[in-house]
Amino acid sequence: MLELAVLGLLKEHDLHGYELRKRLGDLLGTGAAVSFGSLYPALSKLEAAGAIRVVTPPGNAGGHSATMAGRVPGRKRKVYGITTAGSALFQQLLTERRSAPLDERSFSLRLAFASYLSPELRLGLLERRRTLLAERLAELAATTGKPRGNRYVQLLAERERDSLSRDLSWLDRLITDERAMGRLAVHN
Amino acid sequence: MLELAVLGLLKEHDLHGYELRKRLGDLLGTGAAVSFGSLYPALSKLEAAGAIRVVTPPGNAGGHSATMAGRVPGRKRKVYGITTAGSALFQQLLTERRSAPLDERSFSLRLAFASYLSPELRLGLLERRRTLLAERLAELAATTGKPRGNRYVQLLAERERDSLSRDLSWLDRLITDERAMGRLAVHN
DNA sequence: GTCATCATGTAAGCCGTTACATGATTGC
DNA sequence: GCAATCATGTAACGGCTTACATGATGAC
Repeated sequence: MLELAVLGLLKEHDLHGYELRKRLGDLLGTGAAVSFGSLYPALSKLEAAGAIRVVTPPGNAGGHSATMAGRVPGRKRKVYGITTAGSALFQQLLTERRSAPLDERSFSLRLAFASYLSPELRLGLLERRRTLLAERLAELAATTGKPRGNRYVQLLAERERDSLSRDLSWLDRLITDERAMGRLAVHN
Repeated sequence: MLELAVLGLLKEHDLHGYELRKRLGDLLGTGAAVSFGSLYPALSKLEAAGAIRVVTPPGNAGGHSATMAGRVPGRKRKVYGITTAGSALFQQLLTERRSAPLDERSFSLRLAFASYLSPELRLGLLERRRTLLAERLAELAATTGKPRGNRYVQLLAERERDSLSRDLSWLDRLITDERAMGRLAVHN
């Protein structure tokens, strides 16, 4: 999870840990920032595995001149870049349907990087998620027959039903779009 | 989390582990069933703490005559019941605003047991959740200004925005209802 | 008699967290 | 000079999962 996210972000820019954390924050939905206690060890591990490497020397690699104006620290920050092996690992982690349970987090993360997937795999991702949600909705509908315990449990069940329906529609729209783009590509 | 859920379910019925797992499944949203590998140790721990106890002797305590018709196993199943100490622990865990981060799971679980809360605490729970979501939405809106990376990240951000707005409305409705019920109670 | 399901449990491990420790840089 | 923020890291622990091991019961 974390590794996939890190590799994905490093594919766009070279970044140091502290900055990576921020990006992870708004990539995985606001408020879901990972802690340094998991980020730094993960970076060490990826570096040891040869998936990323320190590219500190080149100076202010990921610089955003707006806020960090004249900043040329060069020494304490460890700016990481992705290696060829890292790109391969990224593809593997992204594709890997072994981690298919496709919970919300996992799905969102993969979709965020969907541009790195082939149209087929991308469509597959959306369809598997669709199937999962459809199953849940069916289960929920089955359970809804018998009146559940208290008022609040019922409210929660209703809310989940609505939420699932909406997500299904959303996915259907995305799937339609993907198919349309596929056809366009073929016709060009 | 798990302990709170177990205690809450045992407040309604005496249950054995296997059955508890099923109930947990549709309490925490379908598909989110906990594993036995975490459930049984949790039960042992709660028993050791005196929060629950085995009430096996009375026989088929939580029985559902429909499917389990003439079943009188009596021996291998360990049916648990909640103790007075357990009820106290339940209240403590449920109230405890220390675990306030109020993520989706935590909030849903607490709301499911909201009937065990005083009207004030119940309202507090809803309002804290509301505040959290409102903050996230504000953050998201701030970030949405600058055009984000790729198409899919944008789609995800849009979806989250919609989802947050809907949840906010839902919470607002619940909050209004709670207040209305509070006034009614006062007037009666 | 054998297979699916019910039922309980242990061991190892994953993936993250909080809390702690350290120190450089910048703004005032 | 001092506080806030930037920046990196370690240690301990939490809560859950998977995989493994065992065995009873009921259906066919």
